[in-house]
Amino acid sequence: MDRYNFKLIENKWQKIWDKNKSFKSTISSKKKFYCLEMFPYPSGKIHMGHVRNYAIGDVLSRYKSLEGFNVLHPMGWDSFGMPAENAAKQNNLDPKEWTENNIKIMKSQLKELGLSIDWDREISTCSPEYYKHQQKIFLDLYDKDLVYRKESYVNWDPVDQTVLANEQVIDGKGWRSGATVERKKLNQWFFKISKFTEELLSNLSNLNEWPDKVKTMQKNWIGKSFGCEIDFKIEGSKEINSIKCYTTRPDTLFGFSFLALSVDHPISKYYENNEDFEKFKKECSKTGTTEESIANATKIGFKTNLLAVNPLDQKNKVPVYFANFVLMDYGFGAVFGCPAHDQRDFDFAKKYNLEIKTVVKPTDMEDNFKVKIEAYTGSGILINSKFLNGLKVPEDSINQTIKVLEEKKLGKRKTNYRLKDWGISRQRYWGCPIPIAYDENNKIIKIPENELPVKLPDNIDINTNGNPLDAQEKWKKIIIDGKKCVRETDTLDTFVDSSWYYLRFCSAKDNSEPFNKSDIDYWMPVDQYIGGVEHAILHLLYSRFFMKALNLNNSKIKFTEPFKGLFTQGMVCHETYKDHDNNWLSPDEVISENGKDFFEIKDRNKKVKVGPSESMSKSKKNTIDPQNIIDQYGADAVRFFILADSPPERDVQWSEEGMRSSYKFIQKFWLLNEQILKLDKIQSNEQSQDLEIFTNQSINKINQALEKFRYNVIIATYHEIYSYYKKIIEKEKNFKNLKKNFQKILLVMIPVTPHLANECLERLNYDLNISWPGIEQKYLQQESNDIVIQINGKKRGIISAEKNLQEKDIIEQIKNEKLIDKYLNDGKLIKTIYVKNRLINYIIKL
RNA sequence: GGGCGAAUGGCGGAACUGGUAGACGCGCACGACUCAAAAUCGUGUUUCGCAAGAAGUGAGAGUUCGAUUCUCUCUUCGCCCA
Repeated sequence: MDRYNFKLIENKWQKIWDKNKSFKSTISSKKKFYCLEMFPYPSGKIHMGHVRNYAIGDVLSRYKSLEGFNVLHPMGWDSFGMPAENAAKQNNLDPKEWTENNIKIMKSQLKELGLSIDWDREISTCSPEYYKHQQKIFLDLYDKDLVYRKESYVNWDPVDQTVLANEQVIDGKGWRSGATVERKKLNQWFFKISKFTEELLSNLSNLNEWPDKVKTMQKNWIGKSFGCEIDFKIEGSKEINSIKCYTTRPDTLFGFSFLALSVDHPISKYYENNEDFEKFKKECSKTGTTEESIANATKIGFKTNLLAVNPLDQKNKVPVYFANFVLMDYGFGAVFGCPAHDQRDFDFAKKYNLEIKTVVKPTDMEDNFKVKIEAYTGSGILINSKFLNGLKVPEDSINQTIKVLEEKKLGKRKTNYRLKDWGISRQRYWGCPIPIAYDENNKIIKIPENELPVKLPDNIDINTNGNPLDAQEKWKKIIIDGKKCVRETDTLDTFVDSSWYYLRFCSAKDNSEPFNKSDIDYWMPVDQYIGGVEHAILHLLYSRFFMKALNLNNSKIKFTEPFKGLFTQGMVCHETYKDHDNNWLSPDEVISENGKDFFEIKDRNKKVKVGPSESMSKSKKNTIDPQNIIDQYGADAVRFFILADSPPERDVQWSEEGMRSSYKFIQKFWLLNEQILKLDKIQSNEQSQDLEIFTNQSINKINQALEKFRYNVIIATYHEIYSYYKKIIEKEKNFKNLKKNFQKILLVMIPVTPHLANECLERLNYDLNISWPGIEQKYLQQESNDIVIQINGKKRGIISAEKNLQEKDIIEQIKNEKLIDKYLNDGKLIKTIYVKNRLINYIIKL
């Protein structure tokens, strides 16, 4: 018999879907389902992570569509960004050509996977067709006072010559270049994300279909804290009377032993001529601006001649320092130091020999408790704090202290957030131009709407230092209202591109506006968003911000949360290999005969060191190219395998054996279909009740697994189905209801293996609608059950009993079969516990 | 240091709201076909034990007639934040 020729058949169905526009979505009266996977960056070829992400989304889309929903399942390209610019630099190419070429390759690869995508809605963020709308949105937000420009310190990557967001700084180094990050002052554009902080936080509780993990991460990121701002009187200077501080621990005020200021604090201007201070300031600039780098940096300070007065104890006057661990953008750039109860303050005090006054003791310690080796930050009781002594920390102490400070007009209660405004300026070429210019007085001028889009200049020299757009003198010049102006040369952070693309998909071809009301009224919000957990904070938070920003003063938009459901899938992992010189080896450079010892293929005497399985990455060379796998095994087999081995939210191990077994399954299943086709030609009137029960229960299992993203369980059920039908075939017995039931099975296989399932259905000359099969409830209830017999909770036997029997009937049956006599002989029966249709438990006292 | 999560055979993993632990797959073993091998098919596969049986879901306690599932303590690993 012929083998299943996946190449021919997959190609055949892909052409049919293309030609019929099978996945084209238009607004209708049907209920909609918007399924969106995070769109890819066009880096060259698809990788296994994409395969997994899009396989998961495709299963859902196809399932929902068969269920009768009007499904929107679009795809696009997150096509601005540094890799294109870097690749262009290295190979002397045009970023646009490089990007477009990659898109072409990756699009054909995605099509080869047989994804049910509406390609008519394809978008690419680097195309002016997309970014012209983004520029409109930018100006719209500018008009709403949600965009502003300010001079601020940024993380500066000296190698990439660009500004980095905090999260792009890892261990004080640039995420891409690895260079040590510096601090630099620049004029930057910002989105006023802080305007929605409270909403972003409180709305999290409405997102019922989001993983708690992601919600917790966002909550921590927003970092709401309750505290107090306090005015400290300053002595020793004519100009400076007081300094304002923010603190979450006002209750430790009696442990006050120094005041620390950011080097950027306004009063630093009085030290500008001080050489030592300038030196110190320079030293500080070596520390990055992330909380992490500050925590890890050695604490250093610059002592001023000022003294700060403790507002609760006028006699307590302490030195004022500039210190490298205080940032201007937290609080007011000033913190009061309480070494005994804050580790950073403790380190600082130790270094400069400052007093360490214990004011909190653990509940179980004596009143003479003293902090010695490290700060005590736990709960307890206030001590050495005069009228505050005895208060419970932190429940009563903080509130009580704030109350006292407020009464004495020395401070006031304040809520603080960790979340800062979003810096969106990038000194890069390959990004969306900011539609702004400056006149001769450096005044901000909006680019008029009829001048949009501000297109990136073509064919430029990209090998300049810093921002290539800066060197485009001709492009920079523009005349607005007869006035000579100069264009903004910063481009937008690519996170801006991805913050609203889900809206654009709804109106992908609308030339006049970013999205239109009737489209988003129907399609939005996204019902299921699927992607990697690495975007848990930034991309998802920024998208949520965008929705709220667009919604502000805009009656056109009826909702403020873009993603109703969120699913974060795990990564694809593979073992890592190294040769004896510790160079990484890729899986196709190594071979193993017994599965334990690995050798280099080019020299089989050389043993290979096998490392732990880690997420696939080019740097570790442990990647498997999906293209090779598709060529060798076909799209259905790859989809099947990538879903088979682990639940989608967990990491999955790539396994060659597993992949082959999936391929075998496709082949076996095809043969099964052929045999059923043959059998179907034999006339028969014999019905099989068991077949109905099995089929209905299997579909029921699959339904439940689909709703909960337990896609690995679906695959297991497919295997069970195969074995069951295989046994029927072996008996060469046709049942009248065989074909009807098998067709239902094929329908529920469409989401995972669409080519195979459609081909089998066609071969069987199907007589059902292509839609999700219903379940006949009567087959889900069996007539008899296995009832477990327990003695004192331990399983001792099992009987088959009629459904829904009463306890006394079960006991009668057990008695007749003398199943527990020997246990009863050894002890006294106290009582029985009966769980209908499940078990009976005899409690016996020995 | 803080937060969250996880831990089940040789491996990946099943187990509905507490009710037959180990579905399904991989691997392995044996068998069939074959001169032989590959492929394919069949049988078996938690551990100890010849067996009857006993033990068993990271460790220890607790709640319960009954715990992989609930509570507490601990260990290890992962992720996020610091």
